[in-house]
Amino acid sequence: MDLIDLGAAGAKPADFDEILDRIRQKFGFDHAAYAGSNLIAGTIHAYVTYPEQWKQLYLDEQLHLYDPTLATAARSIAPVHWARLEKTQNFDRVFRNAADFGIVPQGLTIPVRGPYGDVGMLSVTRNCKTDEWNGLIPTILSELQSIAVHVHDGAMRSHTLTRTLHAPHLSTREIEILQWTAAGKSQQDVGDILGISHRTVEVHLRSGRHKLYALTTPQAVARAIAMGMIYPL
Amino acid sequence: MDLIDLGAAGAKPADFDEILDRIRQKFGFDHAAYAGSNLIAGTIHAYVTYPEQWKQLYLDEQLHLYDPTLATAARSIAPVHWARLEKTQNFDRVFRNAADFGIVPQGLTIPVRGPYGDVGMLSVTRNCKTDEWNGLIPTILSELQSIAVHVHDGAMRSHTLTRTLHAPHLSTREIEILQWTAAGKSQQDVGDILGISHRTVEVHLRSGRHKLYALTTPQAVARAIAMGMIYPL
DNA sequence: ATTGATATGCGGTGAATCCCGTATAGGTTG
DNA sequence: CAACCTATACGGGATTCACCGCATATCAAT
Repeated sequence: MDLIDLGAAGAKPADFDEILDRIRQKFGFDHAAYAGSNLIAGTIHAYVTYPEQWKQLYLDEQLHLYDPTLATAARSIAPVHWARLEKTQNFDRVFRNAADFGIVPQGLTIPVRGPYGDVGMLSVTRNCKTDEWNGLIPTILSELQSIAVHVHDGAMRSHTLTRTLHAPHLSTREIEILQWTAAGKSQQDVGDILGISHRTVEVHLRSGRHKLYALTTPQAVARAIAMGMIYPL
Repeated sequence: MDLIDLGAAGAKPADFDEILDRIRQKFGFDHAAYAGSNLIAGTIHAYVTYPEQWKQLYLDEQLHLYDPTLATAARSIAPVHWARLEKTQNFDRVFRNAADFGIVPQGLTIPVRGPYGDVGMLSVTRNCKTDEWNGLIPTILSELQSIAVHVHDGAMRSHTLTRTLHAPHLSTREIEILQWTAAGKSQQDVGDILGISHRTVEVHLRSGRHKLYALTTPQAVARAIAMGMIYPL
């Protein structure tokens, strides 16, 4: 089984378009799309194989705000089968427009989430008989899930690599104390846990704030999470 | 390809133990483990096929705080191959203890994240020749990825079925104030910016902490970032 | 029409945090 | 070997935060 290697450093937008096209050709989909949000970089990025006119209409009408495939996947852990979407007004609004381009409500959206609130969604669709679709999906779902993870990983890496190079260095004590702070412990609590004075805890927090160019401890926690030094608990 | 259906409503802990055992037997792993955190319910749950004595030692020594497989996967989108873990003091601490139980640093941890800051990690390990391990993993990685998603989905459902599932709803004011707080502003600063008293700012912060089940403001900031409500600045 | 919940606003007080200092030990560099 | 830097440790006092109250307005349910 030939997995598409997407984790390579330095992947560019052209690469993503190529990756999606290869997904489309390999599995026989009409279209494939990847939409991702990067909170750290403050960007939303999308790569699609849809026709240019549909893309334009989608943007002009801001259909991403109503797209039930994205909204439902945003609240799901598992892949979302479009057949299970509720037939709401938003559903009609998006798919009535899409029908003009031969895009049918038969598809799949796979959400993937990163550690800093970033989300990527890989969508695929194909206009074919229901039996054929239902026969195809179970045989490739696992591979699509894996591909979705790697597409998102690649998209995030292409943004965060340059930021990581400038990450300030925090000592193990500073990181440890920031981690406990992010977990809801007071300075006294942290002192008790680590067997040091709460004063000492304060010194390390101050030092951490300084290194992260943060004015306050909550800001230091926010930045440490963004830089992958600690994680939310 | 026989996918294990884990999304069935009402899965119980015994079911998870059985699921992990089936994963172990199907793929020939020595052990399989699933550790998940549910920020909304404020719980951490784990199901493992490890020997009882190792489980006890792991808990007694609180090794989950030092486990590099969890820490690294917590910061990753893609699956984490244990071979790539840094040989730190924490690494030695965990795997030196684990060696007494025949558990080797040859494994894989797959992180899966849900829409409300919840994270699940599926770990598998096997004590065999490196060549054998490296030959096995690529052939089943996609399927494991899919299984991890479904295990986590099932774990979350088993909690949300008993509790009302909803992302904590924060008011626009609460989110706005948390955002400014994460940006390094003091309560007085935020009050000045929004034209309200710093007391009022404190009330919204307290309300936000309550809704996010956070003990402190830094913890609320951390969770709000994890849930995609605000972002680091 | 009443009740309850939520959103938004504010004050007094004590605890916690932060800023200003202090110290020793170990490692690196000239 | 001395100087400098980093890591790690602590105290006093001022400021900020958090907890305990209070209030009005709006909306939804009964």
